[in-house]
Amino acid sequence: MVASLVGDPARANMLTALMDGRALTASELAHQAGITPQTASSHLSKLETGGLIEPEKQGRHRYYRLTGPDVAGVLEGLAGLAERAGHTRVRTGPKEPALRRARICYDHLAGDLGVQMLDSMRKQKLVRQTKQAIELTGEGKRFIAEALQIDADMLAHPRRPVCKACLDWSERRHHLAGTLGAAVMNRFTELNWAARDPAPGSRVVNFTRTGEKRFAALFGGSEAHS
Amino acid sequence: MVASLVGDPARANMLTALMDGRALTASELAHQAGITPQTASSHLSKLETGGLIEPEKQGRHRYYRLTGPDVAGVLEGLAGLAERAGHTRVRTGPKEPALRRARICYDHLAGDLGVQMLDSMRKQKLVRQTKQAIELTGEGKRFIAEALQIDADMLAHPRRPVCKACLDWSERRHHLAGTLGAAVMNRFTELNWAARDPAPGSRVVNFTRTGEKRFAALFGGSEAHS
DNA sequence: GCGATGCTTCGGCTATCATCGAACTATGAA
DNA sequence: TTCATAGTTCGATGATAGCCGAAGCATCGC
Repeated sequence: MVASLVGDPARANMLTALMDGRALTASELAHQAGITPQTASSHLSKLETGGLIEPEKQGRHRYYRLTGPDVAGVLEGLAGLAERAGHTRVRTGPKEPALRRARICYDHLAGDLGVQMLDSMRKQKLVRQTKQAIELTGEGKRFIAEALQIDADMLAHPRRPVCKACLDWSERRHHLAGTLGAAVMNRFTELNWAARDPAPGSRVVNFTRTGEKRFAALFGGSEAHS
Repeated sequence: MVASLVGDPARANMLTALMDGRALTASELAHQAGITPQTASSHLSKLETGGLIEPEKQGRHRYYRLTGPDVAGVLEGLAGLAERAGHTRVRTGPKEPALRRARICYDHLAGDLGVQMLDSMRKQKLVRQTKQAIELTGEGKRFIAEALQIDADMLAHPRRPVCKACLDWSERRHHLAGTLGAAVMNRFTELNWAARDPAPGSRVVNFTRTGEKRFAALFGGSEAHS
C-alpha cells in the first residue's frame, strides 16, 4: 500500500524534503529525517519500489527525486486533510502564515500568491482554461517573453505539460504548475524577487521588497481580492 | 499523520468501502475489513479523531461516512499512485477494466463514462467552468429537468457545491461531482440505467443495455472520443 | 422486567517494523 | 596501493500497534 509508505514519520520527512522538486542525496535525506544512513537506505529502497521516488547515480552519490508532480499533488492533498482536521501535531512552527502565503509545491509557486498569479493570468487572458488543462494564449506568450524573458518554445517537455492546474491545499483553489510554472518560479529566483527559505526542509518562499512590488505590478497586488 | 491512518490494511478496507458515499454501520465495516467488532471500534475512533470519517448515531447503530468529497479525492489520488507504480499487490481482480469504465467515486459517477459525461455537458453548454468551480447554465437546468427529471433548485446544500470537478485517477481528467453529480448517479440507478455491482465492497457500476443507449443519446456515445 | 443486539473499553498476547552497530562494496583522491 | 567517503546489507534489539477474549454500557423488542 502506498499510504503506509507515506505513513512512517521518517519517510514522510524525506518526502517533504523532496517536495521542492530538487534531487537530494541519500545522506542528505537521512539528515533531514534525523536517522542514520543505514535506516535511510532501507526507507529509500522501499519508497523506490513503491514508485514514489527514483534514483539517479552520479559518482559515488545517489540522488533521489519524486517520480513526478502527481506524487507531489497527492502529498499536498494529504497535507490538506491533516490541516483541515486541525491535526496540529508537532511541526506547527511560527512559519505557518508564511507557508500559506507563498511556498514551493514540487517546483512551482503555491499558496496565496500562487493562486493570485493564476487568477490574474486568467483575467488578463494570458492563459485559456479548456477542460482540466490550461493553455497559453498568444498574448500570454508575448507577456512572458517581455516581462519575464521566458521563451514559450523552450518549455516543451516530453513527459510534462507546459501548463497545468494544481490544487492548492491552503487556498483550495488552483495555482499554476507544469513547465511554465516551474520556469516562472525559477525566473523569480534568478531576478532576486523571491528566494526559498534557507532553513533546511522548509518550503517557505520569501519575497524581497522589490520582488513584491514587481509581482504586484504584473499580477495585481490589492485589486484582485476575490 | 493522516497517511498512517490510511496505511493500515484494515482501515484502508473500511475507507474503500465508504468511498461510494454511503454511511455504513460499525459492524458492517468490521465485516468488510475482516476483523472483529472490537478491533474495528478502535480503528474507527482513530479515523474519527483523524477527521477522515464522521459518525451518526441512529438507534443502537452507529453509521460512519467520509467527512467530505475531498477525502474521497485524496483516496482516489493514492489509488492512482498505486496504479501507476504497477503496484500489483493482491486485490487486482478481473474487474479492473470494468472499474476503469464506470465506478462510484464517493457518490457520483467516475471512470471513462464519468469523464465523457462532463465533457459532453461542457460541449453542449449545459455547464460553464469558471475557475475551479463549475456552474449550471440556464440551458443546463432545463436539460436536467426534462431529460433527467431533476429539479435544480432541490440541489442546494449548506456544506457542498452543486457542481464540482473531481479528478479521475484512471482517466486523469475531471468528472462531475457535487450534489448534481450525486443526483445524476442516483437518477441513473432509479431509472434502471445502471446499478452498482452487487459484490460487497465493489465500486464498479454496471450499465444496462437500455441505460447504455440512453446515456449515449444524451452524452454522446462514439463521436466524442478525444 | 428480561434477553438480545450493537458497540465500546480493558488487558494481554503477538507480530511487524523501524532502528542502529558492524561489516562489506564501490567510487574518488592521494 | 592506500585511505576516505557514500552507500548498502546483515543481524539483533526494542517498541509500537494490531488483534482478540472478556466484560461493560447502551438501545431495542418482548
